[in-house]
Amino acid sequence: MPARKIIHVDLDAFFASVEQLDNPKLKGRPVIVGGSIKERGVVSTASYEARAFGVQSAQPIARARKLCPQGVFLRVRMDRYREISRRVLKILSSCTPKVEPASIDEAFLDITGCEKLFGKAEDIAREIKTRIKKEVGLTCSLGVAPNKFLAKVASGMQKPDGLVIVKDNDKESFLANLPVGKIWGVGKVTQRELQQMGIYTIRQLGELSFSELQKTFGRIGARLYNLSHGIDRTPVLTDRKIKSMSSETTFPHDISERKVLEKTLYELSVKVSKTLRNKGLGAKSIQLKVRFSDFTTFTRSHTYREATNLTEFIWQRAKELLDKKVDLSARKVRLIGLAVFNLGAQRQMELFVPEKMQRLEVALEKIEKKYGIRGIRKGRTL
DNA sequence: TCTGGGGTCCTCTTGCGG
DNA sequence: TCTGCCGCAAGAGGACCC
Repeated sequence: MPARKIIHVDLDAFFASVEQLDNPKLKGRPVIVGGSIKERGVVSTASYEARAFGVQSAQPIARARKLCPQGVFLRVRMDRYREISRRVLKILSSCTPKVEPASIDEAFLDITGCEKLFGKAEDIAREIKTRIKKEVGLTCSLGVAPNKFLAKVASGMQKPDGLVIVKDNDKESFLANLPVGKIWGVGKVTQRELQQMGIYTIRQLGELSFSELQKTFGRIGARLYNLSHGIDRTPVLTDRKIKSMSSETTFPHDISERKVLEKTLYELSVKVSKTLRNKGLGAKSIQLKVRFSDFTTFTRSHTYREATNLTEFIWQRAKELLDKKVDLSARKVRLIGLAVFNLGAQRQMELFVPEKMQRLEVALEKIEKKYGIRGIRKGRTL
């Protein structure tokens, strides 16, 4: 079988770059996108100018502020980023039908067989970079390789505005000196375990036998073995289905009042149910997440026979979990979250639910759209 | 340093029915 | 009727990613 040709496209410092695009005065300045300074938040994305000061993703905003007091701190505008992301995907889809969006700022393209039509893989990659720059105004970094894993690693090698090509014959030498943390699925915990075994680089990992890795890491071991040798057969998936949806919020201060928790849970129910309805989906399972002041986090979930996307039902189910399964007496709550899963297509009207109730939800949504989120509110959110 | 939000996937435990 | 075994599904938690 001939080697595949996969491209990984990664938009550089995406959120911060969009802010600089929308406000040219921010170009060349350290831009930090994330939570509010007053609240407890972390950095989502820092522009390269901010990174020069040591600001990084996932860093507490307060720390970023200390490192870079002259930085421009902005809140996340997810709707705008999604809009730009869609425009980029449109460009990518014109190169090949096999496009897999991996996240809001990343995608894989399978261009195997496209070379006769559009030229060499390298030329296709250059064309993508040029078009994204010209038509959207953003730079991106690309990796071209025989599989997704290598393409992903390659795109991260020369950021920003980079292009790295890995040939099938060079894959092991390309990976050899990289830290094991570069391997998909090797995070802090696995990295620590590997380091305890004296393994720091992918070359060292590749020297272990398949059975040795499988014995130590179970199923992950097989993956570690393959990836450390540059082997990855996962296909580029064009029709990935949404499996869960969630919304969560961290309070500015830890709270103990049940009323506040219930109000927030209701707001989360509104948000999640609206997303479900927009996608024409319903959920059978619901999961409540609570993080206490000492950072211990736990989840409680339940699966029902009937799927729903009605706010009232999701709220009732979530509240039932809060009432029956969470002990709020001992500790204050830092975060509350709501997730739905076991998703499936939902009928326009649900069976066994009073039509009046369903019409009310639709009417409320219309009023909200027309007069804004505060146009009309249910008593319990006041 | 003091830790967001939205996801996926995997593993382990537990409860239930045959 | 009780017990043990097995397989399955649900639930909970954790690791990881961007």
